[in-house]
Amino acid sequence: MLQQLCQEIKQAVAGAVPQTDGQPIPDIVVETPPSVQLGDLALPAAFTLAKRLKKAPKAIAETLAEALREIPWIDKAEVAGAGYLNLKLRRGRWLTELYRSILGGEYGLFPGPPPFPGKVIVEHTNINPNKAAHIGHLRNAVIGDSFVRVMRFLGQEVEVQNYIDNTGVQVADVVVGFQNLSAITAEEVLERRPVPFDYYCWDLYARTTRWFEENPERTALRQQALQEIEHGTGETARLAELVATENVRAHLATMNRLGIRYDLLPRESDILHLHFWNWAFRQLKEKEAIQFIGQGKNAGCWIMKTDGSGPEESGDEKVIVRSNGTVTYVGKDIAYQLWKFGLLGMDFHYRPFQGYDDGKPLWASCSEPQETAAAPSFGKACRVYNVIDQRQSYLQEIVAAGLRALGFHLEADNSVHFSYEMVALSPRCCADLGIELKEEDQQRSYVEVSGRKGLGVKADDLIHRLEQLAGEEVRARHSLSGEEAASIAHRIAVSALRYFLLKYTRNSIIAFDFKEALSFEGETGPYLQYSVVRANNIFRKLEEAEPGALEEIRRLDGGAALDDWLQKNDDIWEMVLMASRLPDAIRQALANLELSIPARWAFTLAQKFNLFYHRHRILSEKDRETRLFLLLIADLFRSQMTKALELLGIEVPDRM
RNA sequence: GCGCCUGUAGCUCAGUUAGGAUAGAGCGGCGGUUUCCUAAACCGUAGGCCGCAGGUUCAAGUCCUGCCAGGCGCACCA
Repeated sequence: MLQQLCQEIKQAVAGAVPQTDGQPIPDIVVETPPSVQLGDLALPAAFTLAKRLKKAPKAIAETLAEALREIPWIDKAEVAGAGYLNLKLRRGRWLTELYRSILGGEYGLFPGPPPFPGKVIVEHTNINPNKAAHIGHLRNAVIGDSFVRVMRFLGQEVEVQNYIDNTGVQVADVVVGFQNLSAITAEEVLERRPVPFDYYCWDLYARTTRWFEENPERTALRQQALQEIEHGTGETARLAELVATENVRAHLATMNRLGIRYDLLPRESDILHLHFWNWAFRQLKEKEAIQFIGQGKNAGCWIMKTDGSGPEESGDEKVIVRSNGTVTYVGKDIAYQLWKFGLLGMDFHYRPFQGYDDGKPLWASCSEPQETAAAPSFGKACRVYNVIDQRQSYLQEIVAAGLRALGFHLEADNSVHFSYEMVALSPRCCADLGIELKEEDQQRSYVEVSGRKGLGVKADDLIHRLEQLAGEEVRARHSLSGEEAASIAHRIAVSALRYFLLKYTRNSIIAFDFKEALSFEGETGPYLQYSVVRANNIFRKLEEAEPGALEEIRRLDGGAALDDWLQKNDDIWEMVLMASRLPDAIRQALANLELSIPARWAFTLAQKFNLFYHRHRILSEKDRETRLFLLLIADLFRSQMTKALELLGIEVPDRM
């Protein structure tokens, strides 16, 4: 709604400004005045135009005000200060329109075409399948999943991929660990379950890393394992397949606890076995995007220039094919990226990997044609978002440069690195975990998580602690069956965790701290949930006492009385206006790849509701009309907030 | 050395993309509010050379330049 109105405002301003020199009108900025008493929207446009029109800002603002009063949404247009133009909306009309839109399932969003004219692929999670997921992986997955929800809300077709690097060094290390260090076999771990499989691998990976460090010659075993894994046959390859698949299953279960799901698991082994790289390699050679180096430090390699220098000069260069003929990670990534856009000239085979409890299947790539049900069409996207942490920007740039070198400029532009900063551990968190820090690390404000060192907070452990803590709080407040209490505790835990990971802007490093992450008060997910639970409580009581009352509210036509009432209650109007901004928060989230925008918007709205709730005794309100209006506001709030929370992956429990 | 990011209240962070009115929030501190649709909440209060110095502008936390401090990246690892 607001976006629509801003369009109208801009048109009106453009129409009111005399076209003296034929130059385009500068962008009209619409902002929020410092206080609602001044107005609902503010335009500093007169300042910008003053110089061009050679007139005083105040006079220009007066002219603009005249034109803007013609817009039906606008009640008043007033000039304030040195030349601000403050707009006041027709409050009753705005509220009625928003409420109608919410009840119609549009939440103030004007229906329009999806942001992009085809399918969008979002790739996220991508955890090396050799150990349990940790807190850093959760940030990736939660950001990725919320982004998918936001895009789908805007009508975008989205395919969610979780890339499985099942033939890499990390899996090889755990395989070497099972073959040389583990007291029991992988099968025995799965049968006896001394600890979950991914937990066992977590420790084994750290042990293996230390074992390599004790005697670097042992890394020859890693090389040997890698070759056997890539080849895909024999006992080592079989063990690698088992390790990777079981870890993937563990990751999927962890993510499913948080409401995070995928459409497809593309596996690196299939990229190798189906020779994706050969197709990409041929194209890269044909179009001279890569060059063979005869001498120098990269002698015998195929490299890609990253600084535009010619083949003879030695500038910045990235090795794509090693002198032993094997392809690097970036090379494989270029092939994979080409496939995502349908540019590779070949496709995977597919098999159902598992089903979700809503009946939707999760597919995995495979190397052989399958006789099972036909898979949907994967890949062939018009735009691709790779959710990968900031440290990999350089490699993502190379992948895009690769597409460009092949002449796929449009696809390169549509290859988006959705980058974010890492989650690190605060020194206090390390102390909580019993991790001893080196002296140099104690001075720092955070310590990097390291799967290799086994240094980190495991995702399942954290979720478990959150559920325990939430369960205690729930049982202290209500007497409920164990099942019901657990279900509520679970929703609260997910909410606390997801909100904690979303509220920071993406290029802020999160120094993970148990005290903050386990908090349910203040700017937290449970605070947001609680605001909706309160609103829902009102309607539960209302329905008990007066069945059918809600329908009456939803049929209500407030008319002039509603407008008068809103004019007298600035604080309530402010909340309505804020509630109408959901679509704007969502659009900004997409434009800036910033989920903290809707997260913070929701928090601000919840604050306004809690204040409203505190000030007004809604059900005991004596005046019948006022009571109806208050109920209408509460209904509007809870609908909008529930939707916003859904987009952040947060469910509202029945009670808290 | 080159590239990118960060520096705002005691702590953790918004606000910088798109300059605009009195720089906000949470936590922590201090002082208050429950015969409830109400405490996972609400109110009040203290707390700020917005890293430093120049510049542009009617207007700078926001843009430009330089400096200081911290982080990340620049593998024939992924």
